[in-house]
Amino acid sequence: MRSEDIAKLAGVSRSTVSRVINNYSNVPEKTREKVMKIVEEYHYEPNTSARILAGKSTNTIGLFVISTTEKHNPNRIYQNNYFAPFVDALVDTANAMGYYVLIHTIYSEDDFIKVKQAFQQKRIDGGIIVGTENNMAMARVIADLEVPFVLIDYDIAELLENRLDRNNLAVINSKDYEGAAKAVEHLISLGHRDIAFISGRQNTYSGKQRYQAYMTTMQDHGLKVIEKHVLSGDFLRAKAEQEVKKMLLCDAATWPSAIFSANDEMALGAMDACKGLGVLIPEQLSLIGFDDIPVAAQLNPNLSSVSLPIYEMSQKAALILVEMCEKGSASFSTISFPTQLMIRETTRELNASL
Amino acid sequence: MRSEDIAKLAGVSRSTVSRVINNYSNVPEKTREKVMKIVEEYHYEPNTSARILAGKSTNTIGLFVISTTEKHNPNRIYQNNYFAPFVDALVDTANAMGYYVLIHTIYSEDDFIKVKQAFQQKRIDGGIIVGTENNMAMARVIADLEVPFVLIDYDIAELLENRLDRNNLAVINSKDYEGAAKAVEHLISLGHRDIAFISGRQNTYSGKQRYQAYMTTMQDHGLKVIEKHVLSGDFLRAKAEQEVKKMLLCDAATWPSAIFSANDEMALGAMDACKGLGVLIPEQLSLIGFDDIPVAAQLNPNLSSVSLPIYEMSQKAALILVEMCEKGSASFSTISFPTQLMIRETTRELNASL
DNA sequence: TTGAAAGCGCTAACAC
DNA sequence: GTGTTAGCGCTTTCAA
Repeated sequence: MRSEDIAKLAGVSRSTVSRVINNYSNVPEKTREKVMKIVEEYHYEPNTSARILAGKSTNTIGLFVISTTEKHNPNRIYQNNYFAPFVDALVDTANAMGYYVLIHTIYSEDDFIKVKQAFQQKRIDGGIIVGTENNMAMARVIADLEVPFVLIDYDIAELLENRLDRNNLAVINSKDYEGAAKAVEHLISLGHRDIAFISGRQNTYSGKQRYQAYMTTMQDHGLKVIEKHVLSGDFLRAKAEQEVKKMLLCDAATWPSAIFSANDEMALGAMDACKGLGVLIPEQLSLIGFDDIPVAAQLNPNLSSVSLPIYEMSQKAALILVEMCEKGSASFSTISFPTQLMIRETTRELNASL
Repeated sequence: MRSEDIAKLAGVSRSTVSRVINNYSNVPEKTREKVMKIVEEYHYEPNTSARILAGKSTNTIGLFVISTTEKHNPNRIYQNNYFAPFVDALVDTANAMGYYVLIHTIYSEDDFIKVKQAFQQKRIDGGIIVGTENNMAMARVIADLEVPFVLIDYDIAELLENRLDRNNLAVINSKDYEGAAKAVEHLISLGHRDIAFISGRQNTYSGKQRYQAYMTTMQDHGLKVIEKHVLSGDFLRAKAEQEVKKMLLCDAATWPSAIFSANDEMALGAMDACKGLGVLIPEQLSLIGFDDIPVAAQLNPNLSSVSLPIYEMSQKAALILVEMCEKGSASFSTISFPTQLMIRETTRELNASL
């Protein structure tokens, strides 16, 4: 069924059918009804390719999940607790606005060409980049495309430095610095002074922010950061377990009284290490993570953490993107979502009576 | 940059460019190189819409997530432990074969038209349905489309009954019956005779299979199913907690010695109920779930469960679908993946000395 | 208010 | 081997 068939059946021309389909104002109600009746009767659906070729938009947005380090990880990005709710809200919000979502995973710099291709092939109107790297080279490629794009978890300052505050670009972040500072301050308020830190990957924006927040907050409160208590992690469980174990194998007198882990995954690793060595949480060691993954509230003891409004962030990403696609609102914008401290059972007052 | 521009620069015609792009055999190596040089130099990408309009396939598959009951659930499908790894493997596998994935959520029967539209609008070559309902009406609509489609977790017998074993259709299941039987038999082998069951939604294939497996296995072993010990659940945590609590509020002498829960989510609810009433697992009550969600192995005590090869199922779905799209291999096929019993800490021998 | 006709960029049958 | 040309189905100027 083509528009021409509909036209014939309705006794009008293809142009009129097109006008009706596209809700043009200059077609009388009577003609519109006549055409719509046939359209509905035959369940006519215009051919998307033909429409796009004739200059219409695709009504499709691309979601590109950058995951250059995780291809061979057991801890795949789709299974991680950031991506699942993210895609949920994104697809939902986009669908509700009449948009389709094209999803693609990027595992290497070479794969990155897929983003460009999706545009050049006219498959999508705009795109969203969510991933773990704060990669300025990629951002530049995106910016040079000069199409609507939303960047998630990118360093705004660095973007500005590189003059990438281009139109059609939006950045959506969470306030990781603030969240991490709250976590450290929570520990300090409980009387902890020797607080260890398990860092995340430093090539990510959130990894850096959480690290800096830890360092600065400690300093601001006049607390000494003990070099051996700053453990180098990679956001994954296994390495964190090793590092914590190594630290706890030293003389117990040198142990920190609390650990702030840059994410929950690594906090689980810390718990593994403690369990293995018979160290009690929170009796001997307080522990707080970041991300507030669903497991956090289900563990025994429940893990204290900092939660991120991922769902809202993703929803906002879809909204902003569609707006940019439709209105061509050509301004650079950024938005940073607040975090929330979730105090549970793994953090307690230093030397609390048992 | 259009094919015509490339043609001019390379000193050939548009047809030749097209032949090179589409890897036709009847173009000499020399010409091919000449054209490719220009193509690469200018990063030329053919316009997808034009190609599709001219009769090429879209190289895109649709993933439709049916979720008619879960729109307002806190336990959204994208966050559930079935969907996340499913989309992971699917996108990965499809991308690796050069396919894009268009994703759409269907929240109601009305939304279902989106599946049809995606095809009629020529957005996708084939589709995959994953969801929670074993809905024959939907299956019929799909079958009538006569395009490549993969159905996940559908009742093959019912499909056959309805003569929906059409070409271009494939069904991918897990052996839920077998898995559930293994779970019940495991409890029986531990000496349990009064085994309670928390059922899942009966409008799902897996819900039904797990229920039937429980009933039949009990019967096969000459064990009596006590009506009050067959709890009616909905696959969600809250209701399961209520039901288990209600059961445990009766005289302790009437308690079952073990519970088989149709999924882990509800097993968590059962654990909540026990915790609330001070009932010890596994000392007083053995418990086994289904799905082997990641949390299962992280709880204290670790939850025994039955694991499903979701990743492999999804991978297979992508492979079969692409094969159907490309080869037009027009046969009805089904494949059922085996399950695996994961014995952990929540199941123990009846009256084991403590 | 409506229709005719010229594209949009590509593929493929046909002719050379 | 390679070029010419006629579509694919739609939108949108332009004219009437």
